[in-house]
Amino acid sequence: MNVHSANIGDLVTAPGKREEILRAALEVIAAQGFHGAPIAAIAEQAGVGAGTIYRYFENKDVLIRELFQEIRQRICAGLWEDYPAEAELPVRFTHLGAALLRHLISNPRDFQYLEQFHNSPYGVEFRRDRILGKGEDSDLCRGLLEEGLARQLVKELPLVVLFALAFGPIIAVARDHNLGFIELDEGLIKATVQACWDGIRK
Amino acid sequence: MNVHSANIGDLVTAPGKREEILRAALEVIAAQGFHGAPIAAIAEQAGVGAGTIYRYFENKDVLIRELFQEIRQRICAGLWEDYPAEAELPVRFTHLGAALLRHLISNPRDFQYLEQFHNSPYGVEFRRDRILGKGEDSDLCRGLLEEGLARQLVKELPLVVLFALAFGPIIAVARDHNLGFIELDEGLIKATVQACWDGIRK
DNA sequence: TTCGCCGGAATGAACGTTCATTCCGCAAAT
DNA sequence: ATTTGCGGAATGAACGTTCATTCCGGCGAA
Repeated sequence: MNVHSANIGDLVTAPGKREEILRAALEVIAAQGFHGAPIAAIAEQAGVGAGTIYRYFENKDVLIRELFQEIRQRICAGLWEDYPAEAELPVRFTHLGAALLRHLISNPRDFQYLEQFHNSPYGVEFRRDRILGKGEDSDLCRGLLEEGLARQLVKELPLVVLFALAFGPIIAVARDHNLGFIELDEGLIKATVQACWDGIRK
Repeated sequence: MNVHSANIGDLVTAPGKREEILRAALEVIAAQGFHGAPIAAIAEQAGVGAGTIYRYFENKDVLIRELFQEIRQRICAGLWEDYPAEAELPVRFTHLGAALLRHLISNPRDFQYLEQFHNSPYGVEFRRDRILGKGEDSDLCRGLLEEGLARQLVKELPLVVLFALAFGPIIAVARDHNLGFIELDEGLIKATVQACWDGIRK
């Protein structure tokens, strides 16, 4: 939808170069942070010339923002897998939390990128988003907590506080796992998410 | 203890210039982030020439790291105020959590600086620290959790996970407060910290 | 041959840092 | 009391580096 949408010339000469650049940017930024990811480094990782990147992205900001959106999509998509829509609320909550945590630790690059993005000038405008963004799928999380409030299953606290109690620890343990402080196995994941539920339930 | 210690001439011409520079750096970095805090901006905020900063700090890295340590000290000091060393463990835990949360929201610059520092090249070497650093006062927090483990008062989970459950939400709500998503009053602070305890207690 | 994408050298802006110079306040000299 | 000289802190223009972005010669496809 950008400079060049989908004309035949592109399809012939640039099959997946755009994706390759995004992949390279993710790799470099996750590993080195924004400070260590000049265009030249991303270009090299992608195996293209520096100038080529500007054929696919208007500028670096756009590249970085589009990468964010893509990761966001990826995570949100995963949350719906095997979602037990008909189960009891605590079951749905722990399923969601565990799915999120599992994704964060099995896709460390995604997680590291999100962390970088959040604390950077780029992320300022997205501050209002939760870990998954305010739109779309965070409705899934919010809906869950609102239902818990309405049905008096969770503590009577502002939604924002419930969010912090429910997902703050998940982000924190994901970070610890990423940094090698701990190896989260399925048992620890389940226990952690359960403890989060203990924190918010009435 | 630096270039010029405490001779009479200094006391006349440079009373608290070093502190003024630190204060200015905190202000600019907390407001604009590291990206928006070139030496020139810090110098202007401090009301000194750019070169002057290098009379007090070897380079920008040192300035930024010393500021971090100072903030760290400031927070740690506050945790011991009115600490009920003899009370029951849950009481001590909630006192500590509330004191931490109170400081983070009433010193937004400190908090914003810590967040900036943590996700930046400067913070990389401090990654192993908890919010308060690994040494000194984080022993207070760790000791509390270890005691809880030994006395079977908290869930049998790795210390790292307990840390995440206990302090993850506190950081998260502090951030929300900072961004204006919520106004934390004393009641909400107490309720939040209590919920954290509910998350880790057996 | 022609067309247009590709690469990477070129460009200019922004930054941290340095250094020659200025400025200030004290004290010795008168 | 006034003047003069001096030490060293303060200054900010200048430098070298790094980076995002641009530009153009070359080369492969048709």
